Amino acid sequence: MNIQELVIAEIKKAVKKNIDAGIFPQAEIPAIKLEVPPQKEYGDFATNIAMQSARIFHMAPKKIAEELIKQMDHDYLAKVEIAGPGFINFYLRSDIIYKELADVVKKGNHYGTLTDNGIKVQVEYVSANPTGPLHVGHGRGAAFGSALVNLLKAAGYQVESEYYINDAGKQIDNLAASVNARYLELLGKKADFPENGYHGHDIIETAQRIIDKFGDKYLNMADDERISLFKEVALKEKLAALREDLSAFNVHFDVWFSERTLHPDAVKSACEILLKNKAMYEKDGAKWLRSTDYGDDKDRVVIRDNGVPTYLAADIAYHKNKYERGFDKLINIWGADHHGYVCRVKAAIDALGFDSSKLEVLLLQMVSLYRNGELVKMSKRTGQSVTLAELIEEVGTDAARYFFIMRSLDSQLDFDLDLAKSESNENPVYYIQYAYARICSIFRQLAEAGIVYEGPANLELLTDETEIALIKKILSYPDEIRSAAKDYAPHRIANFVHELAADFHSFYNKCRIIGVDAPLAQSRLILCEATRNVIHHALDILGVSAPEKM
RNA sequence: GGCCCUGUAGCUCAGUUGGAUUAGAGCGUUUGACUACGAAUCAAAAGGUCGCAGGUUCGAAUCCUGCCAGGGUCACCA
Repeated sequence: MNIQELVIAEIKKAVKKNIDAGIFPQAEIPAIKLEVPPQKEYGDFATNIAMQSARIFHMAPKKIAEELIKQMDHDYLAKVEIAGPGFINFYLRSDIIYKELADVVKKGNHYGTLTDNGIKVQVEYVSANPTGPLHVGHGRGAAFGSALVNLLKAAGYQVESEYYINDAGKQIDNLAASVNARYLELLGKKADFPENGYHGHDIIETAQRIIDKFGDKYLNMADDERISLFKEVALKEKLAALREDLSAFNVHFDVWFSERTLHPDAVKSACEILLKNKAMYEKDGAKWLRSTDYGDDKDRVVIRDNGVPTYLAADIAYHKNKYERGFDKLINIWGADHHGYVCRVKAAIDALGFDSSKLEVLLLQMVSLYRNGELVKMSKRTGQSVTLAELIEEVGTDAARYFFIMRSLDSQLDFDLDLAKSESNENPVYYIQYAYARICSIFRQLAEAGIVYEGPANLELLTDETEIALIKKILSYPDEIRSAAKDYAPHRIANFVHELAADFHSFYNKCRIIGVDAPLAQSRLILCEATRNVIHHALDILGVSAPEKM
């Protein structure tokens, strides 16, 4: 139990004692939360519980606060006082933070990783169609998703990441037809390019590679036979390219789930359940999901009048499969352009008899690229868009990931390419990495000079305001992990580690490490060590590298 | 028109679910700091009617209602 938990337990006890003594009326109070006050004069942490329960108890907040403090055992604190309209401020004994700092260093690179909470979560993200290269929008999903997976793991969840491969259906047929058309064109034949075909240059490259390898071997084959052969070739190639792009972007999946495995059995059995539950009906030769029963604008076709299942059919079967795997929580990360889709999928889940509230769909807003202050135009239709691979090439994985993650999902993201690739003080990524490299440099110099500090450190020598601020920042890290994970908000870790780096730079500029008295130097080195571990831990969550030299 | 997201400093954005006479970062602007551990740094200044108008209460950038502006989306496409 850490000190905050102890205080909360004490407050709860005090509430109960007051109720038993008849001072407070019999009533439930809201959950007790501790927060860090905006100014250090208001203590190390504080609670507003007296104000929150004022309405419930029909008592003045200050009176409630007084009675609470009377019943609390707080010898382990330096001071407890009532302030403002009814805040209770707690002041730590100065030696507490030093003890906690010593614990931080003892935990080494595990500090920030919380104990297993037994909750099984699946995160499905990217899941882009394997019909072409990933573009920057996918990049945001990939960076966010992988950071979320890392964050949840750090917070003690059991996490499995998954990529859903849309390797069945019309878009794959289009892919095959597009490759076929390019193949014929390259061999000097006339070919009608499919109406909804993929115009990207990568399709031509795929066709060219086939020719490089096999020449005109397939030219005299029947069209449909050739197309179905090219389908497999193209799919394999696109998937390999996806994996490669993602891997270069520090994104890895535990499971690659193929849509094909759902056809036809899983789709059929899901439909049977829906029919049995009267959530599906036939009209105009098609089978419809009664999604309006669950708040959708209209019912949705699951099986077309020609008997071919829609995309929704596969998705229903897919989510059924996910639920059957026994996760406590399912997270889908989708582009905001799919938001209308959420309702019908949840409708299907409920209609199948599962609990749709277990599914959390996180929608990410659009990404716009800016170069020289101007919007970089993108068009998916003509294949003229900036790919993820090009972005990585231009600004690097670290900067790209950090820029994608540092904003909340709900905000449309303006990605400033010039800022991301500037190797200067303008760039927040380098600011953080620089702090890390600086610390490494200190230890490197000590090692080179053969300096060893002996004897136990006296951390109470760390009394400068920059030292205290840095220590407190480090100590707040586990709470930051906990709350960011609870809210699926990895961008808070990005902000946190930037603030941590700032606290370190301030400390570094004010306090010398090498060259001061040995006990003080040793204490400061321990502070450096703790800072280094936390920066590394946080950057690992973001999927950004921690270079020892820059 | 329905639904979703956004509107906070010149620009890009935080603001941990309603808290503290002073709403925070970064960039940009201005002024200082390297004969000592990495100046990719630090210290400080200027910069705000939190889109507008009501409402809820001890207390609102945060919750409710109505407007205004920008973006997204409304398929037997995926």
